[in-house]
Amino acid sequence: MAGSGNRGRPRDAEVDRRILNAARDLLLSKGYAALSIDEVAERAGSAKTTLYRRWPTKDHLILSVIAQMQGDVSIPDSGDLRADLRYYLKAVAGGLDGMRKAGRGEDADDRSAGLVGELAGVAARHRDLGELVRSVFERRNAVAIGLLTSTTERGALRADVDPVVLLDQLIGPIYYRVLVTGAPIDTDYIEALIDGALLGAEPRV
Amino acid sequence: MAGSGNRGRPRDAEVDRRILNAARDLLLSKGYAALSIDEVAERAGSAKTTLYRRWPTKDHLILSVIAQMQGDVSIPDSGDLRADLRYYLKAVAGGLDGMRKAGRGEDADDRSAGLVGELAGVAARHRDLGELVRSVFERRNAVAIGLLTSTTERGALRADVDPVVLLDQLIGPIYYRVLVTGAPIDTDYIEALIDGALLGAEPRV
DNA sequence: CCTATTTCGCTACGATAGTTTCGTAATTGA
DNA sequence: TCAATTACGAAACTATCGTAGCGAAATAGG
Repeated sequence: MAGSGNRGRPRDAEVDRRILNAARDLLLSKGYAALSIDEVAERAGSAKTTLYRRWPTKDHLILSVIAQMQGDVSIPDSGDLRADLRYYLKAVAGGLDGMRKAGRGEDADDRSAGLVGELAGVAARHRDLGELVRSVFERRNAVAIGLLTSTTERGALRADVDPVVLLDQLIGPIYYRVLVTGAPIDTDYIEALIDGALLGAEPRV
Repeated sequence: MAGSGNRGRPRDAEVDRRILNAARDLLLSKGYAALSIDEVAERAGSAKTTLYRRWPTKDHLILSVIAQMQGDVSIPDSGDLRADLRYYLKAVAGGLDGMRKAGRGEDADDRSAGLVGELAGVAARHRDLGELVRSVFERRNAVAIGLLTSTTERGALRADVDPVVLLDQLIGPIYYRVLVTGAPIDTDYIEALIDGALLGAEPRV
């Protein structure tokens, strides 16, 4: 009703793109703390004002970038649960590892939590951003949980095993290593995780 | 050799105590981001310089406080693995939950990662602090791994199960919930974690 | 074509907070 | 007592987030 909401000069979508790209580049090369809004604006060739018209705070901008980086991980449903999980966990680990390596120039293989850790900090500071982070990861995991549930219904997993807990025991250790211990996450580790989680979950023959 | 290291005006140990106490109080009531060095100094009745002579940066001070808060978790070795694990996991979860509730005034039961998340951020920003955080948690877990190893040697756990992976699947989900999903961690959950991890790890009868 | 409306870039500003400089006080060894 | 050395406190410095005020540009509607 009333006022047409679309009057005046429209926003330039190209500007959004430039800002997000600039922020992403700086985020990957310097990390969160060392990234300044001024620098982002300069690199994007726009004014800080333009930036603040879109995102209310630095944290919001950064989270926007990260959400874009994380994207969606599709998960196959081939019937081979182990293979599907292997694929999914590798995708998750790969995404986190990319963020772990970012944020500190060339020393890529250190054990720093890098961006992931800073993201945890961001989420801890703003309630709304924490919600957003959670929604991203929950949406992602929902697919995996669906897979586990249907596998259970097929009888390939014991009915008394909670799919949520099962997935936690697959995903949790990956985040734990990235965020806390810094231990490496390789193919063998993922295999061991799957074994450990499924051995007790599969019906005894 | 040479210069006696103890010349000049000695540091006032009382000042250290006052600073740490002030920082702890503020940290618990306002969280990391909202805590300012000025405020810490004022509350401690000292100058900021005095503070910076002891800790090179705000992050270092904060981590010092947190390390002091975390303390050590002793783990019993009663022979009943499940009971011992239950005790240990509850202690870990309790410690994290205390930190999760801290740092945001009265709204204690939200799903924010609170201090734990900020701790992850701190560890991500400074290489040396990351090392320190890791050493704290590794020292802690070493006892638990020892327990699992001796249990394996006793034959109560299958020999082909890696104690490190097993512990990751017990501890990881707890950190994951605190830091990422914000899901609650109650007694039932801990029980489910233990079941999920041990069911496949115990020898088939 | 004209006006209202909104965005854009620019410059400057206020505010907050981490970090450093500098002069002074306390302490030890000779 | 004197010199060297270290700790201390006050104030200054600096960086950065976020805002405000401007004129110009772009668009929709009449």
